[in-house]
Amino acid sequence: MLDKNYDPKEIEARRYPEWESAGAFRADPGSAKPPYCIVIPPPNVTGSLHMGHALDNTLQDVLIRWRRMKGDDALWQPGTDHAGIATQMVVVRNLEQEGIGLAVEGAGKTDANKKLLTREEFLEKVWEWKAFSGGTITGQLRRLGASCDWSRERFTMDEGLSKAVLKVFVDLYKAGLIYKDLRLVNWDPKMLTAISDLEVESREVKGSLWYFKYPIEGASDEFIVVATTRPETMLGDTGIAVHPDDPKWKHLIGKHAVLPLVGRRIRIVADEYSDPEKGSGAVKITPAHDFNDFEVGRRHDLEAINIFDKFACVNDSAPEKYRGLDRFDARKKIVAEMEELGLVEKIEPHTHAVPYGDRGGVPVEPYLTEQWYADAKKLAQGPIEAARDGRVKFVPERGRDEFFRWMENIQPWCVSRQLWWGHQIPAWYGPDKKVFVELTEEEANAAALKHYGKEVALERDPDVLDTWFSSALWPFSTLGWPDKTPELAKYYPTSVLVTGWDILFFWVARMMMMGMHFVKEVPFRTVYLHGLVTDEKGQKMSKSKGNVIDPLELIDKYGADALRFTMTSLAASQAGRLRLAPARVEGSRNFATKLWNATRYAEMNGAALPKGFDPAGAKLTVNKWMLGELARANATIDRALADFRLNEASSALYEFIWGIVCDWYVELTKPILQGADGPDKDETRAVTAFVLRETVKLLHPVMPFITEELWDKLGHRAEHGALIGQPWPLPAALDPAADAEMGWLVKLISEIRSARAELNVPAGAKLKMLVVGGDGTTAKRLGTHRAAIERLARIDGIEAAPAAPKGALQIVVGEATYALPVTDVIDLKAEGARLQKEIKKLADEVGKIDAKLGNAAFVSRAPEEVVEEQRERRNQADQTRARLSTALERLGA
RNA sequence: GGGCGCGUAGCUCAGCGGUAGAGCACUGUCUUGACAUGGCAGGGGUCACAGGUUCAAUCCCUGUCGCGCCCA
Repeated sequence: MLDKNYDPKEIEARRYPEWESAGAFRADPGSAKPPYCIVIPPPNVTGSLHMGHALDNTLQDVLIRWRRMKGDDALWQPGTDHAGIATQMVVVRNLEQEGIGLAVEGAGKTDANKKLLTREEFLEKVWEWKAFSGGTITGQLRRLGASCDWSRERFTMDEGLSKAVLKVFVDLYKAGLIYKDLRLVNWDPKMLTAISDLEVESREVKGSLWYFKYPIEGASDEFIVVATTRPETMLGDTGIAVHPDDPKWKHLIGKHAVLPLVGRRIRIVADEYSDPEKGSGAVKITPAHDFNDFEVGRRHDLEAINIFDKFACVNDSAPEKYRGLDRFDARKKIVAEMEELGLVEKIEPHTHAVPYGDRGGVPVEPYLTEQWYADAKKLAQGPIEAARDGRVKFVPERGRDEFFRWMENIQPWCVSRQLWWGHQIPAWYGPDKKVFVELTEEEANAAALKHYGKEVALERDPDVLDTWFSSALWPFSTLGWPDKTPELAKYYPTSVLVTGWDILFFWVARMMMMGMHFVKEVPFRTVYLHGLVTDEKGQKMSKSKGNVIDPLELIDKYGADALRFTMTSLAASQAGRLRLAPARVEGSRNFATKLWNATRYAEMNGAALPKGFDPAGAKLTVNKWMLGELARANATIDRALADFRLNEASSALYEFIWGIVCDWYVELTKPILQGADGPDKDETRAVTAFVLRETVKLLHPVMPFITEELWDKLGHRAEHGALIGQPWPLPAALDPAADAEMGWLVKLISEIRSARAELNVPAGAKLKMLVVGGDGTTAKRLGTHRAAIERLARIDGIEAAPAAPKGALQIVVGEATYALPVTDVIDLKAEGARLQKEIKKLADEVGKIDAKLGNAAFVSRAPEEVVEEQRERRNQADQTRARLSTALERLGA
């Protein structure tokens, strides 16, 4: 006998290891089953599970478990990401607590006695950290119920994947698709590395717009006014741009200004980049520290003077008094000095977007350095075509437009990072800086020998690759590429990629590039994109806001199934954010309890499946109807999952299990199960058991734990093995006659209940029911369902009568009127009002439909079925209205 | 500035050409031999606003206003 309450904790802890050790998550490339593969978006190896993971992985697991049951050879490829910058940051922070730093340039500046780690020593520490915390996230995914094939777990820095990374780099280099270039990058002065455009987030900052007067050369009292949000960059100004048609400044084009504080002579150029409407209309040009200025500078051959070092402190290119100042201190000093010189025209408050490094959290500095770039434009061509011709689909479809928008305007991808943790770039430099890009040091040496004609000492490039570089290979590197493995042959292209909108560009786009280039095929057939989980107010969850909801806490409190069900229900939202109200998780937990208790009820009533039971042979209407509803639910759920409408699947499950099985089927069949033994009871016990058995299958992808447990408790495990490996139920045929009859029954019972409640008839009072005007079909139905009606509507005795007695409660269903005489006098006024309300509602409906049908355009233009349906509805409503009117008259009689 | 999404019950959200729905909250009632993490019944909505298309618009189109995201 089942306990009264479902205890997720105990069951989850037991079931998961059972599945895993039985190999239930294992894919089998040797099997003849069709492949279905999802590669997990690899979480940071040292991270922990947050709500976004809970959502993303629930959706993946629902799909994987469903396809596994549908008969596919399902592979959910798991693994973790080394997360270069994020992990390095964490380890550095940990080391700082112990007073240890990194032996990088400038590290001893503040504390000469600080212990400094070499690159090798530091990497050892990172690997230690990985070993220590690396199992956290995968353990948490297990708690969620994720059915990944853990026997195939990979890590972006394991041997095989590192091999793939090197090969990709070398091949792309040799194909001219990776190159070294000197250009502006987004420099993070805190992390001391270049970062890609995508790692920059702009924040609205309240700052100022300074209007500086630059004297015109040879005209002591003439000035050109430039407006800037970054006064400190003036140390690097090498020009001024004005719009060619700007009447205010046009006359100065070609002349020179003298840069205050520095004394440099700078040219005034005409360029459409400057907007006469903005600021002063003249723009100071700092090619080395602004992306737009860089372009302007290139157009007009202006010098790019780098005025900062890598810490964003002023360097030796600036006048001595500014050297060594931090960029913000330099700003203060420069503004103060300009003011002293009377060269500040005005200062306006100004809100503008400032680029911040998403990891370091400080403003990034456009910085002129040599970095490695991938030719994203060329690599994007294959993906663009694949998205255009439908080889890859997006759900929702607008993902495709977003994808194009990005891919068609793509910039060179800066792939080098000045970090230690990551894949070190396989490039070696000779004494003359000649670069040799090879898979190994030996090959580089060989190439150098060939080039120089003698052995020379090579120095390896210290930089590592952007983390997203290895992530971009994930769909094929995890399957064994560059080796020709059976996995690669069978599972690539993978079936679907499930991820958030936020990494469409970071990751999805780059996987497309690398997959198309190296495997000549899309990495996945469908990209299923979902929103960002926020708190219930729509605020992004963050530690600083203190509004973080921990999925593990929800699992502890309500169970993994409840969290999963909630996540699945949330998945639909077309909005970019999914607001999570914790009350929903509680509701999902209640749903689990409901199913648990329905099963408990079935068990108590001897529900069992006889050997060789054939549901098609059911004879009782209620059972035929129930089986039809099961088939309907199956079809709805199956269709919804196939179309990635996971929320529809979960609401169909909820409605079916709670609304149909528990609210109606169980209640309607109680008189049978609790009545005398016989064929009806046997059949109902069998159908109850059958429906529950199929139900746990349908629910399993969303709520795997409770369903596996119930499957076992219902006794199916002994015979068929674990639920996770069961085939998905085949849909059965519907029985329209049973449907109609049960529809009538449900309506009758509901109407009686409603009338009783409105008239305040005590819930315990049993009333006699007199049937007036029922035809043969109704009489037959009443006979069939007498016990159910008596029980559910609290009726004691059903009889035919020529007319309703005085002072009875009356309802109309179909062609019959049902009178319920109340022992005590009922409140005639209240009953009259109730009937009048019903009559009015129906009369209004009839009126509305009449107006429609009276409209010649409607009758002639609307489809015939629609018109017919309206007529039908009108007549039904009108007949019921007429009967209720009669009932109202009798009431007063 | 450009692009996109969202404004539906008190709250969180489905629905997206022809009867406005769910969960939570709320009201009344019921310890009925599965379940009070429950049953039964009920109240609550000019589907943001204004035009347009259509026989018919919450749904399609245009604009306005609010909110959010992405890209500059």
